[in-house]
Amino acid sequence: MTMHSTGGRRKPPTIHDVAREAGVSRGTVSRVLNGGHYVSPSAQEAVNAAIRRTGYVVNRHARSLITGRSDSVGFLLTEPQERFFEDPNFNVLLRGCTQALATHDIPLLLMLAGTEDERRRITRYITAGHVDGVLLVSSHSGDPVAEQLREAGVPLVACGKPIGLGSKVSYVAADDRDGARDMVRHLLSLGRRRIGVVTGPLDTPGGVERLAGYREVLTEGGIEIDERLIVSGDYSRSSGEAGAERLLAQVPDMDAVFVASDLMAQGVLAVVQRSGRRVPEDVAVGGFDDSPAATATSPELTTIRQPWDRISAEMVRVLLAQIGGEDPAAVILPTELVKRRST
Amino acid sequence: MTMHSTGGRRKPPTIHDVAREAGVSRGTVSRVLNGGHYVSPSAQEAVNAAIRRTGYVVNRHARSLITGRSDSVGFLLTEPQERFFEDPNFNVLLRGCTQALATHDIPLLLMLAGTEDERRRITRYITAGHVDGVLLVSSHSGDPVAEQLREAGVPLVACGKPIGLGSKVSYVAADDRDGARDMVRHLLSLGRRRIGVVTGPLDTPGGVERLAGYREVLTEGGIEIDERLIVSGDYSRSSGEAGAERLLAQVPDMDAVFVASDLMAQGVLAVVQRSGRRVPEDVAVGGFDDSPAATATSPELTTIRQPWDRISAEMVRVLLAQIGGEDPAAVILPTELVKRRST
DNA sequence: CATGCTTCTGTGAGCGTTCACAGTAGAGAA
DNA sequence: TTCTCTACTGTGAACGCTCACAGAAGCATG
Repeated sequence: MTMHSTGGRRKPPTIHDVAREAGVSRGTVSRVLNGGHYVSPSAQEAVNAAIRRTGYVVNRHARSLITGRSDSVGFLLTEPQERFFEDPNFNVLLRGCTQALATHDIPLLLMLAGTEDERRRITRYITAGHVDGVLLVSSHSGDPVAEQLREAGVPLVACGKPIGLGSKVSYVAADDRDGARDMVRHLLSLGRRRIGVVTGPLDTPGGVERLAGYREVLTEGGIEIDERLIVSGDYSRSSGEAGAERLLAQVPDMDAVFVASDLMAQGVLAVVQRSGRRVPEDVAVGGFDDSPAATATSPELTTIRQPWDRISAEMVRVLLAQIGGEDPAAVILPTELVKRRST
Repeated sequence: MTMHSTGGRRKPPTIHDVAREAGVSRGTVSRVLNGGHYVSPSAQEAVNAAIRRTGYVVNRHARSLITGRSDSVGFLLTEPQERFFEDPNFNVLLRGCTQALATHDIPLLLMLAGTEDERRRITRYITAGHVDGVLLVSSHSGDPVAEQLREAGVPLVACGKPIGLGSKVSYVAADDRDGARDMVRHLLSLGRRRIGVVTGPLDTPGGVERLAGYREVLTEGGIEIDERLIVSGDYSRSSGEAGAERLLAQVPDMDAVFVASDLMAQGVLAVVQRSGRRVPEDVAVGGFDDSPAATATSPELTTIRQPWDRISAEMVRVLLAQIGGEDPAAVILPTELVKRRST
């Protein structure tokens, strides 16, 4: 038994120490460290034993210096901080990505670009090559960051389809239109006919697609679209409240509403209930996301589940593939209707 | 005008290129990069111009290899993922820390230790020296991570006082007891006399202190403590609901309740209102944190503001000082009563 | 004029890896 | 035997930076 860690901060063992301890050369140790091809089983074993005995861990800086990779990726969120504070979806995504990256031993650098200044600083940091790639979360259009990074040749995967970049940028998204269709069909199946909608921001593909799904299903069901039943929000809770107020004012006998995010649905729920209407008896409310917010309401929210765990896993997979030299790819994942008490 | 960034990924300029361009030596460039002491103004200027012309950015790996520092810090959260998903305080803290670190050009590595496995992996990563220090968020006691890191000599700053480590570990915290006192005094000043409390977890200093403040003020006010008015929670929303149910069952004519976190207060609010009682007329509800959750309720929550921006700034400051060789320090920051509609 | 001090500059070494290359040993084929 | 091929191993040379050191230049002091 050798001491692995002594309290004091002494010089950590290097690959050289391991090589000496194992009675082999640096090269062999390095080969074991990187997959173990072209290494005899006996050497393999000796090296592993020596690593265990010495408590050796690779010096990532030395490795990066020569490989040119940093073996780290950035998680870039270009949203105002209020959005980051109120929407737990970001947390879910963040958690999923760190987890997926951990299996590859890749640390995640958190980059929050709330202001213009930060955006610049972070862009500079990324294009300087300090990370191998970027997981981008930015719902809004006209966001120049994606374009800048793409031009700089930085591997990039967006969460949700970015606008205006065509097929040049990888992205992973849920099937927004299909999810919306499921929800509206569900509301129809409950006998509701005056179904309102609070859309997401209409300068984002997600917002547009979810609205399209709503229109399609109503039309297919032979129901005429009433434009007074359509209001738009920005995914925030307060915009849900505002939307619900307008809907109730314009169509007091609305009997259901499809809300394009759970957070907005929280706001809708509050306003509807405050108006004296019962949910779901008088007005059924359906959300979108299945975020942690969906079960924090009363009644709990019927919603469309976005498969966050798969989304984050795919984002990481696609990003690593791209870092490895593969072409950009688009991944669309199916959603699922989750029935709870609000419908 | 020279091209700074060409689309393709070509070899980035090194310190050598800058030196040649500026007509000086590597050493001089390096000195300019690191504070510019012992450099003549003319050389200074030439180097800066050359840096601008070549678009040079330092290779952090090469630097780290020789300095032994990584110039990055970890943000370690050892909470179950449900807590991370539902409590926006983490987001606020995260944002504050990235921001404070950005001014020092230090990236933040996000480390979420939800499971035992992750905890081990992350501890290994940290003790391997891959980060210079750690910002630790872990409310719960018996958390072995802090102790392990301290033993390994890793610079560490906790958010909130860690238990069982005495003065060995730096921490930054709000003045919990004083905040609790303010709130209970406020409730008394409204004429409330049957004031309940939903505490935080009593194996954390925060939980204990806030309860102590409650007891002190009531005693000072000559009000006998009724143990049926004291229930404990774990900061989660659902524990707030459970707490409120128990309180209302035990003391139906309770006229106010001090809740040790805004999230729990959300739960309390929901249960109290569902029971047919009006807030604040029948029952006044006071929270703690002034988290984004506090303004998402109806009525909005009177609460005790924790100065999150200062807390995160101080955490970073203390951590960097400690990395710089200073001794551990404890910082206690004042809180503030924020009056809203719930009282 | 020598001496010391301060301010500034260049140079070589080395941080801990990986990578390319050269080389060895052993097995099988000619 | 001799040659080729495969499986494996060791070695020197980078990677781009900082640091310690040595030395130069300028200026005041003895």
